[in-house]
Amino acid sequence: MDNKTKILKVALNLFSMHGYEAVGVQEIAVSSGITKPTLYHYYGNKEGLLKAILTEHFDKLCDSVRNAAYYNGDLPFTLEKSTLAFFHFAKENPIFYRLQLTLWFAPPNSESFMIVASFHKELHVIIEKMFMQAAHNHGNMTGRQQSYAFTYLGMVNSYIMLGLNGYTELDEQLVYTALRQFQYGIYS
Amino acid sequence: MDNKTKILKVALNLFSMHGYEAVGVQEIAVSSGITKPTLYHYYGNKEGLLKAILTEHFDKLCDSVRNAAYYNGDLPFTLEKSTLAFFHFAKENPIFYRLQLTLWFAPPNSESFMIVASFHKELHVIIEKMFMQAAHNHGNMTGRQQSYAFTYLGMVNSYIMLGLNGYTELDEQLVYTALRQFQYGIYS
DNA sequence: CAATGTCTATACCGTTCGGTATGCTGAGGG
DNA sequence: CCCTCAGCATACCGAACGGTATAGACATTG
Repeated sequence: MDNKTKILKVALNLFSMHGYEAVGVQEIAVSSGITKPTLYHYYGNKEGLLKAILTEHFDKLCDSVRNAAYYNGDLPFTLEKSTLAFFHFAKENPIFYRLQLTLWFAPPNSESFMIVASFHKELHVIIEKMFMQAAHNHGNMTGRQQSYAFTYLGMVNSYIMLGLNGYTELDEQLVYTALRQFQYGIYS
Repeated sequence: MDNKTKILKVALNLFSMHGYEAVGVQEIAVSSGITKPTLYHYYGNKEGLLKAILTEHFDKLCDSVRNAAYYNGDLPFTLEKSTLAFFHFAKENPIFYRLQLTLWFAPPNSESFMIVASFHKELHVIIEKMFMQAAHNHGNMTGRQQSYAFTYLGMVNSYIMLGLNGYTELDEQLVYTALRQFQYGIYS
């Protein structure tokens, strides 16, 4: 593995375990078996390193969810697909997803939160659009896309956290359970 | 206000906004209008300062939830009371609750997470005990207290986050909505 | 009045932080 | 064969980090 990707991989692990602010550039360099100038050669600064990690993984996650969340007139089916997309991605990239979750709840004025904000925004918009299109068929949902997107993402992330901590399995069974709960809240 | 409580208040605000690791002791001292030795005189070190903040607020939260979550044979009623206790506390202490949420999702090996772990454990046990006692009346719940405690707390915290960000009102109406959702998932 | 103990400021400690100036190395192209 | 340029290390920067030694101010107590 070349140094560039090695750095990325080591940084992801350290950020995920200890948090972005708590990990020093020096520590990343030593753990990667390189020196600081090498790191700065590839990524410019610490912020650039985090951005590179986020870009790499969020691109995949967003593509996957965007595909799954394309509304075809059947809301339960669309939700099922997108939830499955989330679960699948989280299972494939548990370390990154853990980092992503900590950043989701990071303090609003922290450096890391401000870096990740645009990525989260993109994800949020995808889900919001889905609910907005679905509102055509479900009149009582109109104007509540933002709330629905928030509660949906909150629920999905809660379950993923549960799964990452080993308290449940992120399988299709769980998708049904979660969605039955969520949709009960929507329709009623 | 004396210096001791002034420091506590300022530190809570800064930690909540920027995160524990990102705030320096110096910054807290200057913002409090005192100097570092004063801070170290009262709290020993930075960790002691966070512990003092957590102890003060968690004592109130745990007492309140412990009272509300005392199971009297009626699970929906008990859940309603304890959820209301959470919402009420979060509304009274929004800044602290924001800090508490970021620590809840903090990286598992971060300093701040390890400090807050015992406090979270206490809260978790309270909820777990409630489900354990309720399991006597609901046979199908036996052995799942831990999962229920996790999903319940996850749901409550998701809604509180929503409330803190201004997307909903943490009132009794929301308690009903949230619990209808949650219990639908439990009983079925 | 003397003594004590709490509270607080000046000034400083060693370490680590994010970031960089400089120059060596080695492969590819003219 | 030399030049170039990406890749990378040595050595260093000022600033900020968490933490402390020392001592003055002040009220309380004997």
